[in-house]
Amino acid sequence: MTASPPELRSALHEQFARIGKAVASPRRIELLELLCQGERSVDALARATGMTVTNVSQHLQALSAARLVARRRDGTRIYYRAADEQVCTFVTELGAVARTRLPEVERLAAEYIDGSDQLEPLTRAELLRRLRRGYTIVVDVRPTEEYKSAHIKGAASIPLDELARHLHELPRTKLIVAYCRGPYCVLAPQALALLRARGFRARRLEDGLPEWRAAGLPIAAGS
Amino acid sequence: MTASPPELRSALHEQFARIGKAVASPRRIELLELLCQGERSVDALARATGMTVTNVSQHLQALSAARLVARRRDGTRIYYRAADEQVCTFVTELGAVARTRLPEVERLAAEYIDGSDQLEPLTRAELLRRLRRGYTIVVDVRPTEEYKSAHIKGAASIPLDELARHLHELPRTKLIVAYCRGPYCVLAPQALALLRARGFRARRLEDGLPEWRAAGLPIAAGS
DNA sequence: AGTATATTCCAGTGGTCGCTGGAACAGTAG
DNA sequence: CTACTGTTCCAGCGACCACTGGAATATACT
Repeated sequence: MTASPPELRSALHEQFARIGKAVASPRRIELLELLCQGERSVDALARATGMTVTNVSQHLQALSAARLVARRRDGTRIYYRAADEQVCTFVTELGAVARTRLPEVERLAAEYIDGSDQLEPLTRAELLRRLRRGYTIVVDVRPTEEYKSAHIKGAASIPLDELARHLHELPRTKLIVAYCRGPYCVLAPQALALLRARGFRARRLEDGLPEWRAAGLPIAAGS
Repeated sequence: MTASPPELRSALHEQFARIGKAVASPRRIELLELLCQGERSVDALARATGMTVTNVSQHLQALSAARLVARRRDGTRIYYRAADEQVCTFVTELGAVARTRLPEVERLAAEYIDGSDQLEPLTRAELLRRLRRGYTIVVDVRPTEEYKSAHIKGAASIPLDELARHLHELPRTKLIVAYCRGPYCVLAPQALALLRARGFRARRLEDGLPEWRAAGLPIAAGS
């Protein structure tokens, strides 16, 4: 007699699912985690995640529709932040559930941490062999100027600080070999960290460009 | 230079989103809530939610793929249950976020709770319907002896003078239905006053045990 | 064996989502 | 005013998702 309310009840779950849908995308989860660390502008988020600005903006609209984020305007840019502390505990809780329920999460974490054999640099001879066979691309992560003056023949120029933006151009099927100035240059290792975190297969070339040139191997110049 | 610190990012977020996708559907949230109250067979879930069996089965597959539910076979039917306690706290956390972030949830919930005036007693038919759906627990507030001799099947025994001590065992998400001896028994109204004062959702069952028994509805005895 | 019940598997279809590129819209600086 | 930057809006597309009906599978009952 009284409205036992299937429509009301499902209406509630409909609302719950709005929150669920908001965290149904890896990109949005990534954004939320960043926003839980502090407010950021749209393009700062784009740079940090390697997504296009348009895409970030759209995801932020989605998060905003679920009221999970708030925003503040400052001049021409708009800063987003997590709506409150509870949404941050919620996403960490989400991660915790994933950790305990999905065995591959632990596996991925472990793999990333002690992938020491993968951290072993590739020798120049090995790289040449792989290049002849294909399935391997070489990336120069030094600043553009250095690339222009000289680089390994066939290498692409993706400076470290632009790497995040160009991830979508990189193939997941091939091995990515990064190099920079020499054995003590930190650019390449940092690039590897980023690439591996995103699930790419990446190795470092032993030493750097000077040693490559010294070995008499093919180089090129210009852009 | 945004060279992100060597922390796991996107590969993991892909996994996190598996959990998110699982709770991106109102139907699946509804199923999870039911499964957190105890294991149920597929068609029991279908009956409780009004969905087709096929559809329920498919949603259960989805939840199973995210490892959020576990299953057990007994003869021809298969009983599903929440995988562990953590997933249940997760879905209630989801509801809590929805509650604080989405204003319409409060509005809906209010409608749902006292849609038919909170003080109005619940009819027996209505109680039966709600019990089939879950989301409702029945409490017998008479002295223990009377409970032992006969009580509504499935009811918990919490005598009025012990109610205050057992408040922490009662769920705030479910509707609590109290009953005692009959329409003029004062135990149940007093219990309601206490429960409501503490923020529980509580209603009274119309009349009392004798009328329930007279209607031929299921009762039990013992402790 | 045959029948019945509970569950899952398998297309097919309409709808929604994610991403992109291009255009529109602030707000600021010159 | 114009030029510029940061952000959002919009159309379009490919991919994925939810639900359905019908068939296949598994177990129990007689």
